[in-house]
Amino acid sequence: MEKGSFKNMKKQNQKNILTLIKNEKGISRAQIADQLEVSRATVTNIVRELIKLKLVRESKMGMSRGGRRPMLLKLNSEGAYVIGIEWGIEAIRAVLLDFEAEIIEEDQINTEKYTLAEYKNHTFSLIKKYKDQLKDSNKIIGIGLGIHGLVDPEAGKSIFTPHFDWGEVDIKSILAEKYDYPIFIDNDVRMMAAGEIWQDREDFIFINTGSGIGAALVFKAELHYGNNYAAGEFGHMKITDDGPICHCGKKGCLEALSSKESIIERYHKLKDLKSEINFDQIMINFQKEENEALIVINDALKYFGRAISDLVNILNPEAVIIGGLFAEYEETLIKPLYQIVKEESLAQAVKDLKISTAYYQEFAGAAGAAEKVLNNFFELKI
Amino acid sequence: MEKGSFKNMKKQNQKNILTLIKNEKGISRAQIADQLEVSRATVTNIVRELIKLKLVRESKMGMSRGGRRPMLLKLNSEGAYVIGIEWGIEAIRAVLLDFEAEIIEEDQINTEKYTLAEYKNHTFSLIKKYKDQLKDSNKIIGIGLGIHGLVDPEAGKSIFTPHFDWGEVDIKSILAEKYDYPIFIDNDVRMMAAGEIWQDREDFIFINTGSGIGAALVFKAELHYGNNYAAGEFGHMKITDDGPICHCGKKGCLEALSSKESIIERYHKLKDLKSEINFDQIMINFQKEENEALIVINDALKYFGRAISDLVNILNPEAVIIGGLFAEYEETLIKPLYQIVKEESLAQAVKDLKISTAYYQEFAGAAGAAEKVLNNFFELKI
DNA sequence: CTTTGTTAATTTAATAAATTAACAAAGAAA
DNA sequence: TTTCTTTGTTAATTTATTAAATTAACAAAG
Repeated sequence: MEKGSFKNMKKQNQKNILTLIKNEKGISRAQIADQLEVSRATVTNIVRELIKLKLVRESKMGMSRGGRRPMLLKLNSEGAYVIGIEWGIEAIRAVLLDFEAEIIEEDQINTEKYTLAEYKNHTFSLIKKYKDQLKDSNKIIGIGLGIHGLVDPEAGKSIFTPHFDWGEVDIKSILAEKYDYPIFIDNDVRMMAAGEIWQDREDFIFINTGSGIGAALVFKAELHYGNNYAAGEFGHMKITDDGPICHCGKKGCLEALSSKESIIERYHKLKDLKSEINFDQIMINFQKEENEALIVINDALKYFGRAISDLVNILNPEAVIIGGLFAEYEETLIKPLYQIVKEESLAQAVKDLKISTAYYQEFAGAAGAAEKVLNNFFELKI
Repeated sequence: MEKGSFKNMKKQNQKNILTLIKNEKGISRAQIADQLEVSRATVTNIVRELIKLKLVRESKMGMSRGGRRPMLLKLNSEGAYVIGIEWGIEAIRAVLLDFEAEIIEEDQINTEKYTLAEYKNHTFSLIKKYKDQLKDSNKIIGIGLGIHGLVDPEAGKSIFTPHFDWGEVDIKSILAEKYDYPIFIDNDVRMMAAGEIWQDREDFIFINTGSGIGAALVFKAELHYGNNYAAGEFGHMKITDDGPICHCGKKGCLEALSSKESIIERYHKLKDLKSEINFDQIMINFQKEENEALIVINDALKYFGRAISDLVNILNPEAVIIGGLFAEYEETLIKPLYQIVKEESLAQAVKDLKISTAYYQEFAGAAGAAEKVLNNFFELKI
């Protein structure tokens, strides 16, 4: 419930203008005024300020339509930078983005001891590297960090991380002690979804696949957190009456049916293998139409599709975006998945549904974390 | 994406002030200014206008806290009226509410032929009755109408109604031809949810139980419609691998397991009854702990609970509000249901969950439809 | 090369609606 | 009684908008 004030009135127009310049790469002041239905004078004034802040620049003349040629405006990519970090299960990934969200630098550091100290120190050195790299480190407008598990983004705390035994960690304070930038902490999947919001998507469910299966819900270009920041626990929907026992203690969870490990485990058992096998090999066999691979993958897809159908029936999203492991097999996995969802969902809810893969791959978490900072900046929440 | 303008700035403050007066029944101008962090002058000016519009009135002096006694402001219940209508499967229900959402008049007309003409004519006569009853029919600020099935609320059209074979009906136009009020058409369950929004709830799932099982989703005090207005099709989640075939053609749908008809049918079969039996009699037998009633009701609850758990895991709502049939049995059905949901959901998502019954009962749809109009009025969308 | 008509961007003046400041009204406390 | 508080109003000021006028820059047509 925003209040009406001069500050907010102007903020709203600043936000609208900046967002429009971001979306239409190359737009004139006159077009902005027409599209936003504000006067040209207002646009002139606000754009002047944005240029002074180095967030916007005049790029080139546009084509004349019978009069003075328009000056096209763009974001000034060198006007600001953001750092995005993902504390993954086996690696820390980090990116440095410019103000147009182009990746300037990306790094991956594989972790070994899985201690908080290790993650902290690697993070500090990555941030140092990026700061040193920029001529002017004051241009960094924020740091975003994603981590799996339950996160309280308002407090900036990681509450519970299934794969680390750290307990509750106040990550925001750890970073805020050393750095004077705005800091955003959130669940990794939500960060990935924030990345898709940056790509101009407004209404979708992002599903990250792999060892865990998690979702993030986006309505009206905003993340839906739920009452305890626990929304999106997609992996623990009960999909079938029995099935293997999930690590959460219950039976029939999606995660126990369609996660990477559960697929590998089932395949291993089915073929009574002695040695280890990885997912990619199973997929190769699947494409060769090997019997066991067909069974295991098709079952995993069937249950996954059923779970997505439930989501589609309930939420009727514009799109479902798949990230992580399955996204690497667009042709072989995502296409058949789409058919399953089509068949299992109600006609009205699935009518215009799009199922696509994520914009980024391995660096989806890190880039998304950075774009979360950008999203907030563009909402002028910084 | 609202634009910044003087009009919008003022609108925002009008909205905030009106809403505050609605929520705190009896509040002074000074308190409003403090709470909303706007100046007293602004409050004075806007309140003056609201009083002139007869939407607000000065009620009585409050207690002094060491100075001049405050003048307490309230909504002027006689300043405006709304009409709410539900086109139910066996009856039309209608209410006339005053500006404080008190029910002034309520009516139920049982329908017989289930033709559009019948519903239209009854509706016209009900509206006529309410208009005649008011001294000044200009004070009616809108009409809301709820109907089951798929509705396009923006167009004001009923797209598909499982229980009537009317095809697509442009209900808004039917009413707009005769009446010059703002008209709101929506799905019945969403209207019920709008009623709960009026009761100051902001984040919940409303589930209507009975012949069908439908849900409406409310986040941040706003209804979530989905991409094709199809969000909330809760009744067709696949809850179990087999089970009876649903009228939608699929197996294992919640509606085929826990709806009124499916419960009665199963009980009927189980006891091999010759004559008809109604739900209330089954519930009497359930409380007598009759074996068949226990089986049938407990199974229905089990599946219903499982479906709610899936919703809770995914959406982590603040509350689940049950309306319709099950809500009539708070002690015997809702309490055990809560236990099931507690057990089946993830700890974090269910931690603070409240399961409660709807504020209104038979007139939930009609009252909600009226309150949808009020909600929109308070958002100054009229 | 000139004229005419358009479109783009800026400047200036008018206006809407907020805030601040000053004060009257009304009661509490000393 | 006198002084202090709190409420609510009015007048003056400030902010940021829009409308209108102006300048800049070009296309089209002759």
